[in-house]
Amino acid sequence: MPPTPPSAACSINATLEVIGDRWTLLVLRDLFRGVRRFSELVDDLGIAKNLLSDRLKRLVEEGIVEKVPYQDRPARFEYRLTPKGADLSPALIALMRWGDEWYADGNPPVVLVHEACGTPLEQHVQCPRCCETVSPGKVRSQSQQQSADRAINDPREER
Amino acid sequence: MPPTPPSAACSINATLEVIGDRWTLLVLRDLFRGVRRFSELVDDLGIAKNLLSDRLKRLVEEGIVEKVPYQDRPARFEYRLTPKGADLSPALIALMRWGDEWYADGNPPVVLVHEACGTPLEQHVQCPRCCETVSPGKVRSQSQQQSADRAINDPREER
DNA sequence: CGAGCGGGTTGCGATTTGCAACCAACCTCG
DNA sequence: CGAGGTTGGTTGCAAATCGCAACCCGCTCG
Repeated sequence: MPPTPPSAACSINATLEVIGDRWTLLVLRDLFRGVRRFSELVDDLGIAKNLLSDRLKRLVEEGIVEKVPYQDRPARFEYRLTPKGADLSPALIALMRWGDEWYADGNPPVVLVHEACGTPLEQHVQCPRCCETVSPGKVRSQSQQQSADRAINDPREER
Repeated sequence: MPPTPPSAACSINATLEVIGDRWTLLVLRDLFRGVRRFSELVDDLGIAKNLLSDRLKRLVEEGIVEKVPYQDRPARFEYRLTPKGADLSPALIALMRWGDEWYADGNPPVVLVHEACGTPLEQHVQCPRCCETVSPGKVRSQSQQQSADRAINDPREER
């Protein structure tokens, strides 16, 4: 751990402390997709078993994933997202959409659709008061402790 | 690089390939907050200068960040998000909200508000056809290549 | 009984970090 | 003019982390 990084008072930092590495995020993605067993994860991700073991252990400790037995004799387990883990879906969806937008040439490899009607989904930031979608340029970050308010996207360079 | 990880055909993978490490995400967070200069980033993040140098170089190569001179004599630069970089904001917002939800005891350290009215923002997944917010359990992931469709949150264990 | 499978742990060399030291332009002050 | 400061890096090296292969354990199947 760094010896107290200055801007640690941010939830992004707290979040990345927990899930902020390559493999952890990919493990979570696979758990979302329904891949649940140790060996399935190893096969699908190509991750080394010791690393997967570490990551899962950490995720279980953090309450993001739970290890549930699906048979005994021999005792076998699968890993499932807890509500806390499932609550990461917006973040994963956002990362995926960004990749679709900028790295999928042509059609994205996987799209998320509304189960009821099959329509590809969108993700928006909304103001519950104004009931409208807010573009990134209209978002401000507001510190609760110190008052270091700044527009999240400084519009000086907007064309 | 792993020798072709099996489930690479996913935009999350592509995304993480580019920005999927602890420091890169934190650098981006700071750029969103308006921290733009090399030394500011070093001070704020507590990152080693060589690492910051590498990360910025990679981000510039990827077209996520651009290095713009803000004075010459002495030539000084600042790093700004390109549209591609700014498009990552939903992902960062989602990560931040998760941290707020699960790791901020009491009040979150930083909240995002609508510039026009100061109301804290929310983020939703929406179906453009049904015009309604879609909960994670109602989202399906649909592969474009192979047909390995599965509900993103398998509801078998839902209580 | 021995092979095989799921689910790991252990060991070890290779890579990546983090830190400190150094460097090079340029500016400012005495 | 020269000493020292600031910005924006690069270099070197010890320490942590990763990836791979090997091994282990409980259990089942032939």
